[in-house]
Amino acid sequence: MGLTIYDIAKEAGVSASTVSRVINSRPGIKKSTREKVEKILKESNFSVSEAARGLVNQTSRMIGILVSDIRNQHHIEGAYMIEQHFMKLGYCSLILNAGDTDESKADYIRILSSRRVNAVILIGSAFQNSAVEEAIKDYIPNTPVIFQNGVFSLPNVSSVLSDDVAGTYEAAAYLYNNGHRHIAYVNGNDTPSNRKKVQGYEKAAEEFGFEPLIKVSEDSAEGSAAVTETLVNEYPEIDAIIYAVDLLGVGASRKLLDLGKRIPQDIAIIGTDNSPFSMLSNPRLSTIDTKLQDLSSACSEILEKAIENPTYREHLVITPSLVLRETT
Amino acid sequence: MGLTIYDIAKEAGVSASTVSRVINSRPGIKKSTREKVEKILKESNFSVSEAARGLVNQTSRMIGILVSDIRNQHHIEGAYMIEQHFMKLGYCSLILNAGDTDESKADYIRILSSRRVNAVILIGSAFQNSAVEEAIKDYIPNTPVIFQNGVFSLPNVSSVLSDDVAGTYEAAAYLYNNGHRHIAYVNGNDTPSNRKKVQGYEKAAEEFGFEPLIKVSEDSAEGSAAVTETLVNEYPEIDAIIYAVDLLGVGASRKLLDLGKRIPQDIAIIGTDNSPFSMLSNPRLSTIDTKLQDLSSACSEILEKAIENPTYREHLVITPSLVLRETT
DNA sequence: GAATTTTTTGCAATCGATTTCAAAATTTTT
DNA sequence: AAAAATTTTGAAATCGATTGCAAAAAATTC
Repeated sequence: MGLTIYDIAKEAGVSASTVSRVINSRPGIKKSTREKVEKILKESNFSVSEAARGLVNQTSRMIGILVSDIRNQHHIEGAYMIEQHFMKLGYCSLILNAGDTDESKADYIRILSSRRVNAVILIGSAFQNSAVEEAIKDYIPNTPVIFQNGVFSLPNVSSVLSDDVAGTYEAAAYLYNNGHRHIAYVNGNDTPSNRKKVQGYEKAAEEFGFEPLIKVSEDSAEGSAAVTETLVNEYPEIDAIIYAVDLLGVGASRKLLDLGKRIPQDIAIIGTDNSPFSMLSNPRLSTIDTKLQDLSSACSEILEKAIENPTYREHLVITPSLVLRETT
Repeated sequence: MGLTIYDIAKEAGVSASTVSRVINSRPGIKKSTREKVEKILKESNFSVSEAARGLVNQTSRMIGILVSDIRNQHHIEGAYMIEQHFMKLGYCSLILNAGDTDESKADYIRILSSRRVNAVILIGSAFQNSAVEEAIKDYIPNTPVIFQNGVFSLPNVSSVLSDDVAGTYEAAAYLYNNGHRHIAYVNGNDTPSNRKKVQGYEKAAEEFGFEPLIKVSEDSAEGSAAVTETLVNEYPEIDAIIYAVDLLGVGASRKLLDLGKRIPQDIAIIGTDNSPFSMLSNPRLSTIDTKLQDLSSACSEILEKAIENPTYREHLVITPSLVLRETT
C-alpha cells in the first residue's frame, strides 16, 4: 500500500526519474529498462498519486458538475453525458448536488475551486443568482464554466439553454388554434426557468386574448393532482391545462380521469420536458420537448473546446418543439 | 489566480506556516495576526489547494461512487444519499458511471485508487465479477468498500443487499395463493441480481408445482411490450406475469390493455423495485419493494463507521416486501 | 531590570510525483 | 583505439500545502 515511484525505482535499480518516464511513456528510455520497470510496476500493483501528479502539472484532470437536483432525471442525464464524454478524455467527474440556498450553492463553487477542477458545469436554472455569479467571478474567474439552462455575463461562462418562453408560448398557441379558449397554467417550483415559462404563457394569453389563469403546485404528482382538482372544480369551463413539468401533467391526468373527465375531449393536457416517463404514462402525455438531450451534448462539445482553448465561449439557445401524443 | 499561502504570507508579512495555521484554525496564533491574515485571505479570494493538502495529509477527502448505470433511478438515488451524507462531513464525491465490460469496471477501481479516495461504494450487482474483485484486492486492499447489491469475500468489503430470491419467491407465492396457476416471468438484462430473482421464481414454481415459463426482454418499456405480446399470444393460458424491473411491468401493462386484456382480472402483473413511476403508472403497478431507500441509508452509515474505524465491516441483507396496487 | 516562563512565530523537511540540465553510457565515425 | 555524436540516466529543484522543532517575542516572576 502507498507505494511511491521511489519504491519502484529502488526495486528496479533505477532512479525515480526513469520510473516517471516509463509511467508517462516518455521517449529516450532504453527498451530493456523500460520493460524491467514496467514489469515491476505491474507486479507491485502500483498506481500513481494523481494528487502529486496534479500538483506538479497544475491540473486536477477533474470536471466539476454542479447539479441543482441530481435525482431529477434531466439533470442526471446531462451529468451522465458529460461524465462519459470526459472520462474518455481521462477526466474524472466531481458530481455535487447543490444545496438549497443561493449562498450554499456559491459554497460549492468554492469547493470546486479548492479542488482545482479543469472546468465546471452548472446544471439547472437554480444557479441563476448573484451569489453564484460572485463566487465564479471571485474564485474561478479563469476556469471554463458552462451553464446549462441559465446565463451569466462573465467572460468565462458559456451557456446552453432552451427557450422556455417560446416553448410554453407555442404550446398555448397550439391549444388556442385548436379551439381551446380556457387554457390554464400550473407552475412548479419558483425557478428562473419556470418564471420564463409563465412569461410565455402570459404572452400567448395576451396575444390571443384569453384570460390567463395560473396556479402553483409543489413538484410531485400528488401535489399536482390536488391543485388540478381544485382548479377544475373552481373553473369548470377550463378545457386545457399546461404544466411546467411532465410529472405534474402525469399526476393531473390521472386525477382528471378519476374525476370522470375525458382526455383530451374534455380537457387537453400538455406537460414540459419530454421526460422518459411522459411516453410511458397512460394516456401518453403530450409535452413541450425542451431538447435536453441536445442541450447536454452541446454542453460536452462546448466544454471540450473551452478546455483546449481557454478563451472559447459560446451561447446557444435551443428552441423547444411540441410533441403531440394522446392528451391533446 | 493560483495564489499560494506564500503569496498570502508575503502580503501579511508573516511566514507560510502562520498562514497555514490560520487557515486550519490551529491554536497558538496571536489574535491580531490571525485577524490580519484572515482579512487578506478573504480579500484575495484565496482557496487552498486540496491536492497539495491531500499530499501531506495522505488523504483526498473524496469518496468514490461507482455506479453501473447512473441513469437508473435507483442507482442515482443511492449515489445521492451518499453524496449528501459525506458532503456534510467535508468529502467530495467522485461519481463514475462504470463501463460495459467486467474489465472496464475493474479499470475504474484503478482510477479510484490513483485518486486515493477514502472509501468506495459500488452500486449495482453488475460489479459482481472476478475482474472487479481482483482489482479491489490488488489496488485498494485497505480502502473501505461497500457493495450495494452484491458481495465479495474480501476483508475490506462490506455489503448491503436485498434478498432477491426471497422477493420474487414471495411475489410468485402471493399470486399462486390467490388462484393464479399460470405464472410467467419476464427477466431483464443478465445481471447477478436478476439471476437471483429467477431463482426465486423457479423455487416457487417447484414448490407450488406450476410450470415455470421465463422470457427475457431488453430493458425498455417497448422491449417488454413486444415480449409480453408474444408471450400471451403463444401461451393464452397465462394469468399472471412477474417482471424483473418495474419499467418492464409498466411497458407490459400498457400493451396488455391495448390487446384487450383486463388487468388484473385476466392477467395480474407484478414489477420489481417499487420505482417512483410504478406508482404513477396507470393502472398503478403492484411491485416487489426491494427497499432501496433503506439500502442506501444503511450504506451511508456503514461507510461512515468504516472510515472512522478501518476494520469495521458489516453484511446486511434486507428482505423485500410486496406492495399491492392495482395490477393484482 | 534581570531572569524565567509562556506565547508566537519561522525554518526546513516532507508528501509523491515531474522535469531540466548535466553526467554517464553507448554508439558511430574517424 | 581515440574522438565525436548520440542515447540513456540521475541529481536536484519544483508544485503548494503541513508540521516538528528551535528561536524570537512577550508576559511573568523575582
